[in-house]
Amino acid sequence: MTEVASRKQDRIARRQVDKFDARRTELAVATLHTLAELGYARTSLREIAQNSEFSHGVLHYYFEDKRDLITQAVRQYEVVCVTRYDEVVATSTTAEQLRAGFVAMFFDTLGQDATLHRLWYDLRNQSLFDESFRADVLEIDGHREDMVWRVVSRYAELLGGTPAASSGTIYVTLDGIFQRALLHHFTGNTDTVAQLRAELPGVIDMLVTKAG
Amino acid sequence: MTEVASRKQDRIARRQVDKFDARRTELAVATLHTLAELGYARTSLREIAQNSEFSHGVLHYYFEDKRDLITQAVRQYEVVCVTRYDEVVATSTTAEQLRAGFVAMFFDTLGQDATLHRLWYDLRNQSLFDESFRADVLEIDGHREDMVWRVVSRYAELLGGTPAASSGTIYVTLDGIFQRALLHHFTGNTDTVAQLRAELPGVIDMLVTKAG
DNA sequence: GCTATTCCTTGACAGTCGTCAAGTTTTTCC
DNA sequence: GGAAAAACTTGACGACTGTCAAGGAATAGC
Repeated sequence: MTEVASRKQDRIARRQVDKFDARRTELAVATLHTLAELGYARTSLREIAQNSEFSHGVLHYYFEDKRDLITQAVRQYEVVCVTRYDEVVATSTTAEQLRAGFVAMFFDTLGQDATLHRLWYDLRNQSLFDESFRADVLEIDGHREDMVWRVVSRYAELLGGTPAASSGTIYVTLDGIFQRALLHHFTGNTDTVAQLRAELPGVIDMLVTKAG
Repeated sequence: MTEVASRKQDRIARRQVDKFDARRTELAVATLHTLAELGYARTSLREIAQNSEFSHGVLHYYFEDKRDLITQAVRQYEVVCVTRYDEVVATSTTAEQLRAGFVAMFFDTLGQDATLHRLWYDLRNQSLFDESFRADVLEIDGHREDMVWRVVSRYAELLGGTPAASSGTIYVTLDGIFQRALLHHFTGNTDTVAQLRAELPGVIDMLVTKAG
């Protein structure tokens, strides 16, 4: 094979792979939205296909099996969700501004992406029963923890203090508040959500030790 | 009908009802253990029946449908799990003793009843997708919050201080730590669990304001 | 424009699910 | 002990599941 022919074939192969991967992520996104709507327990391949523009058979052309498909969907979730607060951190110049921006974003995404968030918790729990999800879940959970840590440590820095607990403790606290707010959000208990919002700044302050 | 005959019939009816309810709870307990083993998504009525001494048809004799059965199983969970720390609270005479007793019990039940706990989180999440679970979940969650509050408020009292956050915030913090410990417990990451255990006393102290 | 490859649809498979009716076994009552 | 009621088993139903093979439609390469 000539060098030119070889290069051409590589280019073709690469384009095909790109196309293949593009369709894979497209279907993974459709899967993600179906899962977010129905939950892991009730999501079937035919339902996923109906939320895409393809038929159900195509899923086995692009994915090995259901587990493979859902795993890819979970990884899609990560892409969307793990840099959410970085802009607030980057643009805030005062502690008060950062805290307010975080709280606003926190409850914004709670309402905006509620179904996606409940899916995350669903899958994280699923990993307690199904080992094959665990590695991905732990990785995403770690990234979420890092994301929260970037906010709180920066807040402490702006305040001239230090975080009052470990990264893990701070993460589970804020994540716990988010979970609870999500539950009451779906219940339609808007005043409870509002109360959690009002309390959040105080909780953040509890999590950092001010300079003195 | 004579008064005697009436009373007799009442007694019979009551005995029958008691027997009926006894079998119902017996089957609900079997359901609970099956759910704890397989998770909500993978639990079928036939599997539940196989974990009891009856055939699958009997479930429709005692329960209206699957939802009714699982609801009863969830209520069984509550009976088991919501007074766990009360003895520690009652018998502790010093803050240090209470805190140590709580931490010990916390990680005891984490290992002992791990499958039951993962089921609780599974069902709580399920209620984000299925409205019919939500009322029971909220009730149980409230009782768990109360249980934690009894511990922390008593701890603050023994310490001569006051809780540093609302009942809800304190609950989600400790519950979040529990969830995370559970995840790492099932992953077999024993050193992470040990680290969470080592940090827990400090977190509890963070949640109360000492007298000064 | 023809061929070969890729992409996608259709329909079927074996299995499982919740539900329920019919029938059998056990218990209750006189 | 025999009749009535309760408790339980069995087997079947329609619907749904993940998977996959066969074939049609679209595209790429010459």
